[in-house]
Amino acid sequence: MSTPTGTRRSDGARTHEAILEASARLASVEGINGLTIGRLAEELGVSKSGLFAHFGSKEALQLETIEAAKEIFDREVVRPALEAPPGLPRLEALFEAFFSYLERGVFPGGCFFAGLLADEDARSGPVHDRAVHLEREWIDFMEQLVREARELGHIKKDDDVEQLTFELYAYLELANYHFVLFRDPDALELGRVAAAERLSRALTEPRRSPTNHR
Amino acid sequence: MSTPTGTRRSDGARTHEAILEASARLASVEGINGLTIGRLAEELGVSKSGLFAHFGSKEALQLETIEAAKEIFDREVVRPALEAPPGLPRLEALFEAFFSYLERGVFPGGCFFAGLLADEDARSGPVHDRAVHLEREWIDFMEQLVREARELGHIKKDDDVEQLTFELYAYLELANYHFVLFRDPDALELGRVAAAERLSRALTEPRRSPTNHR
DNA sequence: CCTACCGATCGGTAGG
DNA sequence: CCTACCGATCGGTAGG
Repeated sequence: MSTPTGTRRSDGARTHEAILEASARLASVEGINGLTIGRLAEELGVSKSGLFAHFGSKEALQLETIEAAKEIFDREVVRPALEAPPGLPRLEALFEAFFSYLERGVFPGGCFFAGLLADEDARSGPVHDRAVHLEREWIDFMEQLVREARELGHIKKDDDVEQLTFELYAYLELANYHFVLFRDPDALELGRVAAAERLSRALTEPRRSPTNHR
Repeated sequence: MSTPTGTRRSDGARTHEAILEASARLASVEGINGLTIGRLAEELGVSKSGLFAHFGSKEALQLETIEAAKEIFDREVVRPALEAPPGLPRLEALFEAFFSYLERGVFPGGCFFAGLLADEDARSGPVHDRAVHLEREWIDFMEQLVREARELGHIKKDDDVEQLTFELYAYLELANYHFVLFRDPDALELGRVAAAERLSRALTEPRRSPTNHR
């Protein structure tokens, strides 16, 4: 009946985290601004003020929700990619982890950060600023993987890293929006094919199945 | 002092339209759901109920705002493209009109429909349904231009039309989000280069400046 | 964590 | 088009 000493997180911390995961799921559908304390409290079956006491302000809830979503994204997309060997395999693992994360509906509203990008792009304030910072980090991360693939001789040096990364990222992003909007896995397939073909065009050596197009 | 007979639209109709244009601009920043009648009334310097009387419900305001935004988009992006000759020139004109529309800040929050896509993708109801329909129409329109370019022998037949269109559209979309988020025209340049290179790769004949990459 | 409440704002209505 | 108002919900507070 006593709390096991092996328990690292207190009940309070676990509750806090559970709230934030629910908040991130809700925000992926309603948007980080459509998120309200009342609606979240209702979803969790707690009182509004009880929930509010965890955060102190709506803005703090929004910012903490973003960090919780980042933890989930890292766990579901970034870390699986980092388990693959550097270079081309890691890049391919990143894309596959991303599409899998969409397919599995980790967030019911699709990629949390695609939603955040669109919700906050034209606004200003701390939430916008955080969105800018995280988007920059994500682009830098992808560019680093592309650069590694290039330095390992997996992909050619005549593609500009920033440009190639932009194009690959664009496929992920549009695949996400269309997958959610149309509720149709075909959108993911378009994204997968686009990324695979763009990468295959950048390879130094053609693959065992050396199709360039289609 | 009398109303000139040459005036096609009544004052009421012009007012209604002016309201909707302000609404579309506001919604491009706040989102179609972040849009409120009170905020819009304040912006226009009219009473909330006076404004409300024009629409009858918030949902009607949202739906009318979307149609008004479509008029603007058609005027700024679609019609300029249709003035170019069919095939490759028209496709290039469409992209340039789109980037120009972003650069000129026609909507202060970037492309109205990119925002609508992300705001409504995970929701349900009449506004979502309208967003689905318009997105489908826009994709079909771009696919038709690609198909024309192909039938006129401007681009190769070994690229799948749906796939090629998806890739081109993806560049426009990510360029928009990054242009607005980072407030940086470099994002537009990445989009322009991506689209130009992707198109040039699909050409049946290489161009006067036959660079494949960079 | 709760009940009970605050002023502000929401979408919407009545009456003119 | 306006003033004046409705109940519901917003973010947030007091007090326990």
